[in-house]
Amino acid sequence: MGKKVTFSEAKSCPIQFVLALNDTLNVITGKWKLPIIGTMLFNKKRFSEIQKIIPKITPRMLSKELKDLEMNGIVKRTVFDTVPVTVEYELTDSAKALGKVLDKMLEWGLQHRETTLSGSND
Amino acid sequence: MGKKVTFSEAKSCPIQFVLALNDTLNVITGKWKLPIIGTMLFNKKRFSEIQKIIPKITPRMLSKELKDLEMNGIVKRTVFDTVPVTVEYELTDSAKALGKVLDKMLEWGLQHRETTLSGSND
DNA sequence: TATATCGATATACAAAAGTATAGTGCTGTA
DNA sequence: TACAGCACTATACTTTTGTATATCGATATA
Repeated sequence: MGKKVTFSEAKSCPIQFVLALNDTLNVITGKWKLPIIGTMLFNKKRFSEIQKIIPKITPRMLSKELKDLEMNGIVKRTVFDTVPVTVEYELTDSAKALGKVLDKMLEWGLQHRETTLSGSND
Repeated sequence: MGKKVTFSEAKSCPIQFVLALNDTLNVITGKWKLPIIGTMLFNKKRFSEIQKIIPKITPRMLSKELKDLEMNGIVKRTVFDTVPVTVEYELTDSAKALGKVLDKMLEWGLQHRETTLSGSND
């Protein structure tokens, strides 16, 4: 855990940096990942709760994305031995730290809209 | 231009924030956008130069992505009236400011690898 | 008995993103 | 004349991503 590296330095020692950048992209790209993460920002959620919050997502996609996010260390899945089973999803600490990234993305996006996109509405 | 907003606040006033986040995602997602931006980080480049730096990209994709990036205010395209025509691509100021976002993404990615992915190599 | 809830899975399909390969019009050089 | 370089475009295709719709097995409720 150590020295802070910047994007510009990436050119000199790319492989692990490329992988790290890629990891970050993987957990925020796609139509549903951010919406799903958003539902869990302040509380753990159950499958059906997420479905209620994001009505347009199909169970297939929600299931797939949750598995994906779990495999990537973004959500923790806890199964309770009730009948029928109860399953809770919550963000990992690492996922919560994503806020810093999203803040920067938001900041850039707003700046970009102010400066260069002013006029176009897409 | 003004007050700084955080991701957490987005819940209270979402629409424009969602759009801004989306803009940011749009300019960094896809297989080739970051590699292409990378080629122009320190100098303007011509079509064929980018092709040499990223040999695996097809002219179709490079053309498409450059158009896309131009439309989104990330690259500036300058045509010189030579024969045959010379075309130069360079990053806009806004694009250069993306470095801050990428730095955060890199930082998170490295942290995430250190803490939660240690063990898995994908 | 019929229907609803829970957390999903199965199958088939459509749309978006990316690849492969060839060709364009122009000119300068061998 | 033949070929190479420049900045692309055209057509057809494959892969990845997302959608639509139906269903599972267990239980609780009407």
